[in-house]
Amino acid sequence: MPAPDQLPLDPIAEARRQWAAHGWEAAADGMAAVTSLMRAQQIALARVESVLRPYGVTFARYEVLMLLFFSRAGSLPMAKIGKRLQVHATSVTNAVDRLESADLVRRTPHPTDRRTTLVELLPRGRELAANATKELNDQVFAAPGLSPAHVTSLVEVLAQLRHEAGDF
Amino acid sequence: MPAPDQLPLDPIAEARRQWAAHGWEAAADGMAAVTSLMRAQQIALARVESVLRPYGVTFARYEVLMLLFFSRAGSLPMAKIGKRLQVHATSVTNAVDRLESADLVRRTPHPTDRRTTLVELLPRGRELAANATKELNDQVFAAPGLSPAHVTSLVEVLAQLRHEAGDF
DNA sequence: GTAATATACTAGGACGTCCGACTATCCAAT
DNA sequence: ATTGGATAGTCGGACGTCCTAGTATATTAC
Repeated sequence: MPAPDQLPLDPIAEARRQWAAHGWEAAADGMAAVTSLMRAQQIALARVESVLRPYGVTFARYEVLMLLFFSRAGSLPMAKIGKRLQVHATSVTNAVDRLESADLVRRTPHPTDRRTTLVELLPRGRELAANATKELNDQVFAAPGLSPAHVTSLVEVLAQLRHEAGDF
Repeated sequence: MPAPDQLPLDPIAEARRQWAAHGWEAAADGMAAVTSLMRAQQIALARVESVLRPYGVTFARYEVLMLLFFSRAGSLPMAKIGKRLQVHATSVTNAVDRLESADLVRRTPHPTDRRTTLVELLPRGRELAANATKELNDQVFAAPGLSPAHVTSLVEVLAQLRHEAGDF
């Protein structure tokens, strides 16, 4: 008669315990925070991507679409997209390449600055953005697996972290 | 006389505003939470990796080393590493390949189960783990850019999220 | 006006993650 | 005992991220 499967302990709480046991109490909470961030991001990303998969886009590309969706002119320079999304320029090149292949956006020359490439949202991209957002809102964002108070607290704490890091 | 550079707004607060403006209030906070998680993870990872870079390991490989460091026997099966770190088996294969190339660990056959490969921490790996941890503790974990109360609150909220997701 | 610097974008490569497919081995049910 | 299903590990591929380097164009300084 085998014992019932032992419930796995929280691996992060376990690591925190090890940190303390080795005399690293001063760093244990910080370690737990960083490790939790890594894991929580993986979980959230997986949820989002599973909703987006049928639309043929990833979260990175979806973010580009939404930025264009919200823009007055329906187009933005590559560089501005990178700054807003806070990713490297080459990541924008990558995302726009794939969006362009899927006929969701297209590249246009900037009228006055020939260094700049504008990314323009095409009708199919706009439609996809609207539909995917509806589904993301329903299935993920409106029910993120946390109480509303915890969601707010999370956003505030992370805003402070981002601010400390010079994000804004 | 040009105006001083406009301080960039928090891009996530800006997105949240757009969400509300489009009638998606019910999802705005969840969207902000998910997006904040993505960005905060990037920030934390970059900090950690910049400390680890001189040691020639990444955070993923460092996590494997620490798991072995804490283990009684100094060795663990590949599968157990994957479960504890909550990553795909192929990610473990990848990390162990590189750690093995650097002579920090080595693969050993399991004495009784021939399916299983044990990963054994070598002296160089143990030393690296100890040194890197000292530096990570000082430079990142003990000063994560948040007040102690916020760190604790962050860990608790993310623990709930992870628990909801079935992590433990 | 010309030279130095800054900005915009792309190419190629490294890395970690996941997934699907595949082999080897163990275990359990018949 | 054999067969069917679970488990362990690896391989190849897709994707996003970053970094370095390189080209083209603007802007600034002299």
